[in-house]
Amino acid sequence: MQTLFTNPKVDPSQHPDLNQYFAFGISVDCVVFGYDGVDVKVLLIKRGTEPFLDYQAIPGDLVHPKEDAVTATQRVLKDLTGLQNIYLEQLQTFAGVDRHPLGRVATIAYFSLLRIEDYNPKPSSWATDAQWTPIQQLGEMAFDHKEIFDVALERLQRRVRHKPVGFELLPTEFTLTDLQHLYETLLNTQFDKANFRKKILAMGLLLPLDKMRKAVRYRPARLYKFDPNRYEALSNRGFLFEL
Amino acid sequence: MQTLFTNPKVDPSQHPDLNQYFAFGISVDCVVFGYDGVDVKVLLIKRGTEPFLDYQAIPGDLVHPKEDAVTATQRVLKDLTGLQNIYLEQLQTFAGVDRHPLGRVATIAYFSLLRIEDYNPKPSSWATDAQWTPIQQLGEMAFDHKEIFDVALERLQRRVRHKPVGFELLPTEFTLTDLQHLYETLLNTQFDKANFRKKILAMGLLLPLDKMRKAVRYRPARLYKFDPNRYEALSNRGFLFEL
DNA sequence: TAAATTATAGTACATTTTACTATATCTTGT
DNA sequence: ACAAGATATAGTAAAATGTACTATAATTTA
Repeated sequence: MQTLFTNPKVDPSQHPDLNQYFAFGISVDCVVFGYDGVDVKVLLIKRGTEPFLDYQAIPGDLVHPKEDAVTATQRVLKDLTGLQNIYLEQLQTFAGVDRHPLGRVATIAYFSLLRIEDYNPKPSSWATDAQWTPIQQLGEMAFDHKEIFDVALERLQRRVRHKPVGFELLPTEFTLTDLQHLYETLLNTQFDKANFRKKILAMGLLLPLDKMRKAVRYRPARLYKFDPNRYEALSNRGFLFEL
Repeated sequence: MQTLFTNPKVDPSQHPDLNQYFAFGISVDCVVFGYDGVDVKVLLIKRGTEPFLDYQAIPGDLVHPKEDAVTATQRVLKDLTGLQNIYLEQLQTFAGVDRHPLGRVATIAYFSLLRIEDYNPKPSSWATDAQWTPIQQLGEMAFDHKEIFDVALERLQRRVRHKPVGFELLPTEFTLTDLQHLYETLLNTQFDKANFRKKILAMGLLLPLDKMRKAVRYRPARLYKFDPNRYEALSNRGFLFEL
């Protein structure tokens, strides 16, 4: 990193105590939401180090000096949970003065959505556990991670109504009932079955497949897949997803 | 600030080079949007110091070691432009490795909405100028401030459609035509006059006043004011503002 | 083969949106 | 005083969308 006093443009005598401003730590934390077909869960680790030893926590760690935030988040997630190449969206930065006992650390929070079946988290580095936790069953958490989680959930619920991100949580091929159940779970509401179908299909974002869901107890439903190209095209023409 | 080595819970020998992680600077930048009845403008300063001497910039500066981000933003805005007590919403954090020539600085960006007539920005501290700039006429800007501005504008346009923040930009008392013009300017679209009126009034968020706009060339229009309590009440019952 | 259960189509009514017309109200110019 | 010009506001009819149902189809299990 180029430091203050190696920068030729800057006369250090003009900035007597500028170095006190360069004493922050920056961390990243990522709220990973997953869906297993029934519940929405969040990936939490158990801390194997002080501070907050043995507390549940959102996976996260300090950013390296020459590393950007998204790279750091991918690295940290891989180190702690084994997860790689996952979709990230920046959530919010939490910069309270006393939020970290080691010093002044601002954390850039991200959130992420994925299908639980596609990933197999394994704790490593200083994480002694990595578990999918139903979002109703959260215990005490390290730092201000509960607050971060709450903000993330609120954002997820808004996001899912205005962008077709819900499909990130379903298998590539899904039935309309699957989709409806996901939205009902995420938003904690009920939809009329026939009308939900009509509304979603009218958007024209789903490709009907010539396949049916099998191994099911009663009449099997048609499988669909989300068509990202179609969404892209419609978006450019001013279409707004809204549920 | 409590440093790493004064924290009793931490054994420094366990963390040999933790201090390299505490060499970040954190800054805040605030994109202040204003409306003067005709144009949407943004408050920019001219930098009177290196780096980027004499460049236009979004007002912002380094956060003090024991200061939280919102407090820092209010302080910096007051120092540079004289503006006080303004509404702030966190936008996004920009943490690129090389975005600041003095060292590694992550900036937490905020944005703000206000009525230009209510404030009178005056440059001070190291700001040599503070000007309301129409958002179509932005020149080259310091650091990555152009990118920050672009993200802020996009967010403003989304925000204004889903939350009644537009009223922050109008005088307390305004006509429906004023409101329509604001939205048309912000969103760069046209609305049908009669239908815009009906839609807005149907929300029940506006209190009609027994006053008319005067000193106008033709038939004066009724003045209204926004009713925040009503919005609060409706929101709690699940009402979603949508334009 | 009937009962159970879910999928899907359809329909009628209510509500909202959209495009437009008509009327009211005010100022300015004569 | 009054007509002309300009904007505000009310109203209305058709179209589109949303809502609450009913009916039928398809499949498995008993």
